[in-house]
Amino acid sequence: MNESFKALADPTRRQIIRLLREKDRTAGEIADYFQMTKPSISHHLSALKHAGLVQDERKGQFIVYSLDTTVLEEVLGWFLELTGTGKNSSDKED
Amino acid sequence: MNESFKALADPTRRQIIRLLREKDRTAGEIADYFQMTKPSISHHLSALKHAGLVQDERKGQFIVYSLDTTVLEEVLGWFLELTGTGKNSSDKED
DNA sequence: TCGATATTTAAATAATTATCTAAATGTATA
DNA sequence: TATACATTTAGATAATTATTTAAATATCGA
Repeated sequence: MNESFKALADPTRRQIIRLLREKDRTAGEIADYFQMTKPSISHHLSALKHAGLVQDERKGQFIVYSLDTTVLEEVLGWFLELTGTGKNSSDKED
Repeated sequence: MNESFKALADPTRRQIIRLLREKDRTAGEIADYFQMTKPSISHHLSALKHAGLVQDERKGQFIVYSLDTTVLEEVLGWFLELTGTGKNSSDKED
């Protein structure tokens, strides 16, 4: 889960997540939303993927990225537990 | 909110939050849970305070830290919005 | 007021992360 | 198969962050 928290600590990466929440997009489409170079965005996508927050799939020439909400929901659980909103507050790791 | 995400990206700081969730503690008590030097913990506490996640209050010789769940709930809202669990999904900043 | 205790601040260094340009890889198509 | 397009990987550098030791600040109690 540490990787997820670290991945979420960057505003560019959080924006990418929000973009992918709307719909799947190619690396190039994602890069167009930012003023950064494509390699930099590629690096951010790699961090998100490594954290398990997104998935990628090659489609011909393109690579399509999509959101994986599984880990996101784990992180959500961390907060719910903490804020007392959650059902169960038993101790977990991290 | 960026400061909050950055503050939460460190495992030591997340552990401090969990410790403060149980009860208020002095800087020294908190430091005792870690193998780091006190100045390092003081630095982490400063980051958490700067992010609005904790509050501190001097009590005589000691400084007592406590959790401020307000910002934590804002971050929680970010996740709820994203995972679709939340009531309203209108666009917000960040 | 002096000495002990609690904590932070300062200054230095090490480690990590972000970003860029240039080069490499993979795919499509003329 | 040569060329163009989409994307990543490599290598370099700059910026940020974490950590330490040493010094400073604040409070307590004799």
